Amino acid sequence: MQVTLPDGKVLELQAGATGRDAAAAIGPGLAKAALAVKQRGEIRDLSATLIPGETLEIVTDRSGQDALDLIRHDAAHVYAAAMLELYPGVKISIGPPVENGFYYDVELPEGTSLTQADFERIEQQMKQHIQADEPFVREDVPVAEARERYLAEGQDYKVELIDDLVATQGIDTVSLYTNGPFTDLCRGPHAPSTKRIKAFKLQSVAGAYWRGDASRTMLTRVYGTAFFSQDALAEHLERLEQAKARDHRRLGPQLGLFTFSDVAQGSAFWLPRGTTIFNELVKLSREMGGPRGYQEVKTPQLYDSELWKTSGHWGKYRENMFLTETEGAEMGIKPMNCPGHAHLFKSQQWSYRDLPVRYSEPGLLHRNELSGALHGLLRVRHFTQDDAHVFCTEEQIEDEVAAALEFAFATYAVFGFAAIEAKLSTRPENRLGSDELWDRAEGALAAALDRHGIAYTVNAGDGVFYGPKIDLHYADSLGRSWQLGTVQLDYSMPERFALSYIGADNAEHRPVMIHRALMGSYERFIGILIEDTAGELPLWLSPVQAIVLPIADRHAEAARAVVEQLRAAGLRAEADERTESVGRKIRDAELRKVPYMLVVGDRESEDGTVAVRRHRGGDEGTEAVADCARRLSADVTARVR
RNA sequence: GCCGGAGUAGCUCAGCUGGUAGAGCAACGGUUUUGUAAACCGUAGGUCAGGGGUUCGAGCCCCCUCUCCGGCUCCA
Repeated sequence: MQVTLPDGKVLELQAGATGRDAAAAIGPGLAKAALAVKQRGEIRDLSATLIPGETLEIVTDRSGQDALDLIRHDAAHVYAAAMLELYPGVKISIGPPVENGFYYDVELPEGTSLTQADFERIEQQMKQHIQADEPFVREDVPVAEARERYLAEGQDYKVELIDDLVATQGIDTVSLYTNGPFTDLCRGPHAPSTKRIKAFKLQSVAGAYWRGDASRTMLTRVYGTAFFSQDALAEHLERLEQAKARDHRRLGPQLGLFTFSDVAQGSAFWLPRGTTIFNELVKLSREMGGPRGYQEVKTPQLYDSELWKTSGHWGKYRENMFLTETEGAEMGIKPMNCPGHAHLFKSQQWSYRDLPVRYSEPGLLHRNELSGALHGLLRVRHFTQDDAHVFCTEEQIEDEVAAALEFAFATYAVFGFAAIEAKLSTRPENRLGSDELWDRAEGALAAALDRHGIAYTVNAGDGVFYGPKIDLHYADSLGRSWQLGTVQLDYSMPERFALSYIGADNAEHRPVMIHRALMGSYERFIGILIEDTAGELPLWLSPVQAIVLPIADRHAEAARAVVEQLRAAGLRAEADERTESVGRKIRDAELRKVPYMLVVGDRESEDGTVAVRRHRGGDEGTEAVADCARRLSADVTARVR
């Protein structure tokens, strides 16, 4: 048979040759390094028979994510083997590789639990299996045989998996992989043997529902990771430490931006400095929205349940709402702005000439999130969306969706967020409206994306109950992905509120609603900004843009004069008049991540200058106060990053 | 909400097999008048998350509640 190598060379092999044969034919070095093969985009075992006529890629430890997935999957199996030895009676379920490692879910024997303290013992056990260099041996067996085997072993989850495979895929054989004493039901592929795992670590333990279903057993999940070298592992752990140091829940209070309290679970208390950032973002949204035809409105927080029944939230979203009552009337605090905006739209008569109408509102929302889901500013019960609703005709949908996307990308550009990924989320199970409406809505969003050449992936079933949506995600400076904005198309709400406009034909027509939030929520956006920048915000967002540092007490007055000038130029400036050394004042300003430190001593106070120092920089020399004020002010206006 | 872990001074953390609560930083007072990442000395600061229990005695052991952390589920 023949296979084509990535460099175009054609390799001649015996019929029925395996990946191992191919690697050996190419060279002894590669034979030793080979982990698996890749054909037709699929990774397969080295021992698998090659597909003739296809291109062949030998996967080695240099093959990036493919290779890491392999040994992480291997490590998961080794973990399961160790668990079976250390915890007799443990029931194993599944253990796949994931983005940065692997996990394995097991049901521990009655009365046992697992903590991080147990990791060392398990890791030792795993090491023995790795040292022993146990091969991964694949075996394809009839379903009945595999089922019987796991039934006999009391491995109920494996039995369920097999039954499920039969029911959904109608298969009659399954593959088993054996490493050392352990045989797992597994699709594979695996590396040839356990010793290919050069470095691994168990990281955390958590609960996870069997098959992600909250009504089923809670299993014990252990997350771990594996690499091809101790250095790579150390580097990965180092990155995690860095992420920890950037944690907005730590930096926020440290920088005096916000705090949390038990008395308002899931709600931030914004300190003056944090509020400054918040307000700057609102200002940006207004500045950009005005020219794009957005008009700001204000709608109530609390509505009679009648409104929620009309909007459908009463049926589909009530468990997420905070409810109250007054004088016998049931009331709900708004979790979304859309019903209020729809109601507002309805308060007057519209001509087709008026559309699109674009209502924006930095709307304060409350959602009753599960306590366990709360997470700093990223998941709160009380937040503010940079929300807007566009009411338009069906013909205007594509343009309006495209305009919303343009607005979104323009907004992200201000922060230098370039790596944006779009996801189209389609109809969920829990939804309003007919399938025909959903077809139209999903089609319109896809058309807008296509027309503007925006690449996207489909997130099936992830839409909102009233319509499909486009979510925009950003991968930050550490490669972590965050959801920012969302653009959602909605035929249902206009229907339910019986919204209308008079068309050119003098007849009543139903408008369409586009929901959109670009930063998402100001709370979450600030959380993301802090993590992305490690708290080193750009000048225009910094709560204190410049701090003036008098060298000795006798320079305090000159420092105050500098502050006055900076403030007159519209800058947020303050003076550090404490009786402390300059070194100390600089250190404190550095820790506060103030972008500019302006030192004033004898020389500067005499000739009206300041000695400029930038955050994390050194002495940049002196500059006339007026020049400095003008320069910084220009940078702020231009929102220089 | 569910599983697991944690909660000690404003912050970061010590506190042995149960025997009178500790450090550094911050705060406050004083001295120092400082030239680019921490001057020096001193003072004060705690219902050990809250409640119940075991014990002669509980920060430590047991139970309940709350909050936080890591996940699951969910999501802006």
